[in-house]
Amino acid sequence: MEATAVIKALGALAQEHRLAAFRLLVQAGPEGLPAGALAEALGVPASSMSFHLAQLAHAGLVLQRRQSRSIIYSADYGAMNLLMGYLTENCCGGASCAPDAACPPALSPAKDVA
Amino acid sequence: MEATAVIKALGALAQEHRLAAFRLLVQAGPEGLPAGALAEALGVPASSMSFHLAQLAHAGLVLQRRQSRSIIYSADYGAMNLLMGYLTENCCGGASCAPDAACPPALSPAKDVA
DNA sequence: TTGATATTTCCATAATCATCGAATCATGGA
DNA sequence: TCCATGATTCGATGATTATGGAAATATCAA
Repeated sequence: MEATAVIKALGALAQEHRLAAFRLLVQAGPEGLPAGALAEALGVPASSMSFHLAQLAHAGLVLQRRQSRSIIYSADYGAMNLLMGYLTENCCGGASCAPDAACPPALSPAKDVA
Repeated sequence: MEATAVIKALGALAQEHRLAAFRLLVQAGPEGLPAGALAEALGVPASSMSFHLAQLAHAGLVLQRRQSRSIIYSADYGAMNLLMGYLTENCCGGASCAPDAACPPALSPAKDVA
């Protein structure tokens, strides 16, 4: 995952309604939730919710599929995985920031990079 | 770590120069780097760099200390740890997003580190 | 075709963010 | 004290982002 994509993903999550929506989608699992349900759950007008979901989709964090009249959004776990990988590698000095810092040998402060 | 702090941290990292600066600071280790060195490394005017460093500091991601005429910035690994913990717990459906899901089962602690 | 439902697109507005030169502040040495 | 250095604050400007009502688009059912 390159820096540009990471910035887009971080920016997508750095907003109250979008972070909340994404959390709901993660909880909902692969089944996902329709846009309307998210809008209602968050108390946000439909047009605003649509705007935010578009941001998340454009950042590649969510997937969308139509099911009858609804459009179902679901979290893209793979993308989140890549994001976490980037952060762990580039923003955590190797592996020390993972919630379970007990597993990898922890390479101490990195020393070479771009 | 609560949602508001997470949003602030994500927003702080969601910008080209700030993400680059934070990466450099992570690489630099606890010693950190002076503001001027970061500005030069990134090819950004001092006043702009100062603006971005203030954002990172306000988000709690970096620490600053004065050393003679220089102000040394360093990554706050604890804060990054908390952020990663939040994302793992709330945005990864449990622990499946960790880059190395192969090691331990990931207990999901990371509740008080700072 | 008509009507109801689910969402998105369009648009205007308000708010926040990024940029960078100039001015200012803090520190240390002569 | 005076000057040079390293950094921040100020202020103006342009760009991006968030908001939400109204209109448009899709889908389905009668």
